[in-house]
Amino acid sequence: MKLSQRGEYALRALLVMGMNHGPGVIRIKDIAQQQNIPRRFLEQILNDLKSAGFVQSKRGVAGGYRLQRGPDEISLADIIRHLEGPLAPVGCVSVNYYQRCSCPDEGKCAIRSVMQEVRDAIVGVLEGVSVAHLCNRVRDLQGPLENPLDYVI
Amino acid sequence: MKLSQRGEYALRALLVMGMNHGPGVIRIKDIAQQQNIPRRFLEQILNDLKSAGFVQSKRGVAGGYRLQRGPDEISLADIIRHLEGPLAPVGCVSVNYYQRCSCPDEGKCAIRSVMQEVRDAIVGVLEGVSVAHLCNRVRDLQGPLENPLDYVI
DNA sequence: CAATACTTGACTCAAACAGTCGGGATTCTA
DNA sequence: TAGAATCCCGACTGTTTGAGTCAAGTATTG
Repeated sequence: MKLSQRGEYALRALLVMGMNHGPGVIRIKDIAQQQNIPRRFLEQILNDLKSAGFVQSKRGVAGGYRLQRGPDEISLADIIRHLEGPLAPVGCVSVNYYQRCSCPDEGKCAIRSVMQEVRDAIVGVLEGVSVAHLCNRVRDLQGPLENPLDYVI
Repeated sequence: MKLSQRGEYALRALLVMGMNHGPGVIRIKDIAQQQNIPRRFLEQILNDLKSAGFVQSKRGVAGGYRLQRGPDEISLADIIRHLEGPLAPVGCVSVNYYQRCSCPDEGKCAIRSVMQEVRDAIVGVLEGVSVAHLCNRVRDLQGPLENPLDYVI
């Protein structure tokens, strides 16, 4: 699994929304400025996250984005799977994006068996971390601040 | 970490050499045929593995390749690092290919701390598996065969 | 209505991937 | 010592992916 720039931006944006989770929305512009993400590019990304059901949007003057589900209901595994495709290093051990490889018998392929372990290791970490967990880590790492927007992500 | 076609071919080739490890060499052509790898492409790959010190070659009529070190001295982590670059999902948690990212304080970055765990999980598996281990897995998975060349990889 | 924000689709530019190819250098064997 | 087998090396090509950019459109609010 390799996290692209796009993927990193997405995580950062979701984390900002997680830290400010509530009934209100946050503008793209603010996220972009705070996180130093090209605005146009971020638009594209959030749009994608929207059609995938991770966030919802409100148009018009007081518009913006917010998480669709609660921060504790979104795992990093889900997010990254959507953004980057398979978490597994090779298609033939991917559960969600399985692709048969050329070896004659997958059950007897030693390379595959190692890659299986790698996949399980990656998934093990990423399934266990939600956006809410991430937010907690931010707070743990940075101590409590007055303004939630001051959290560095 | 994502394994490219090139990387998979390399692992398969090394595994063939591991299974047939001894004083003699194996021809590119044989590996290519047995493993269904485009010969010219494999040449390129083995050349690369040679200059990286994983294999050695012999030219001329009875020429070919063999592992330079013992199969137990080559870990998958080393091989993949050479072929694919960082094992870590992001540069800022890579030990061997570290690259600073744009966040203001790495020590306080929650995303980074998760990616750190992912990296450790991946490296943990891959550092622990050598070519020799892979060979043992092949034998375990397939039972003992008469002709070592019959092992499916 | 005007200003503000999100929406959509197309577009560019560079790098990475997966090979392919031609010819050169060595080594063995007859 | 010629010739066949084998590795060696650099250049080339076509496709895909990544990272943005841009223009014009639609909805919302004051």
